[in-house]
Amino acid sequence: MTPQRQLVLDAVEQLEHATPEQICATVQRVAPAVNITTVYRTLDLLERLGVVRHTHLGHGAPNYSVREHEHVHLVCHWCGKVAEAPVEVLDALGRDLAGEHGFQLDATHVALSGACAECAKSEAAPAEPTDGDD
Amino acid sequence: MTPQRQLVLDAVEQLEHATPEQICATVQRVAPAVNITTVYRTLDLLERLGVVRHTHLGHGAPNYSVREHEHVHLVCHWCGKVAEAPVEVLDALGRDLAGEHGFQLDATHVALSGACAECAKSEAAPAEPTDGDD
DNA sequence: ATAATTGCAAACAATTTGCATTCAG
DNA sequence: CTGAATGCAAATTGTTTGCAATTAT
Repeated sequence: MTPQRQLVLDAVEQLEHATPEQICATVQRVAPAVNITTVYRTLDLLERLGVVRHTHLGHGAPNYSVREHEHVHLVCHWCGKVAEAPVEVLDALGRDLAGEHGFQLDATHVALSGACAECAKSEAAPAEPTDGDD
Repeated sequence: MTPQRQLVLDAVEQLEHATPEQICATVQRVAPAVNITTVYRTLDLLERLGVVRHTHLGHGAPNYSVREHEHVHLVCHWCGKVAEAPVEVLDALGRDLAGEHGFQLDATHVALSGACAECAKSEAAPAEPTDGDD
């Protein structure tokens, strides 16, 4: 466990959820020399070791967090906000898919997409289309 | 509706599921001059018109299909295979999320990730790691 | 000294943008 | 003639690779 690896892990823990770029920025605040390549390589390593996981929030960069920090992500495609729900909300679905399709669901790897409470209300006129794409 | 737009739409319909690159390749087979930029712009337009939709299969390029072609995608992160399930498998979940979180689920925009029947069996030794990443 | 790790530059893939050209009304 | 649509090259973003310099064992 090299110093830069420790820094990457620290950043992941501290940020809770972050893209490789954000993690890199955080690491570089204390150790400016650390290259983003190293961040990618380290994240890859930590993931294979099972200490971090990544989730696809639908588009762009993936989102890394420590392994224990496990939940389902609900991303709003109007405002881009990301909510979290306990993994148990997918338990029933997981059972269904296992039974009917033999598919072993990994509840946390991809986010669910839709409209959050606020945006669902104002369908036509989203309050603040900060990240309305995707 | 210009000729190239029609070609793009034809390709989407014909391919059922395809990335912008694949769509472009198909279009270019009949009209080699068509630029990938136009494909992107057209897909964007067709999507805003509600005639096509795109789905994120977890990584890489999104997957376009005609709007009516609606189902839930199950991608295996061992072999990369993509299975389909009827949207109804998410009905109960949709109701739950609407009730507990006010979240309006869009069942088709993101794929569910996990292990397909074959790979689930041979966990440790996936048959053919054609696309084992992600 | 021997292998693993790092930094850096360059390669890549996917996508977007600027702009001059072409096309249709 | 005027605005929309297209093609092309270049810029962007996210990520990976080759390789030489560095570090740990």
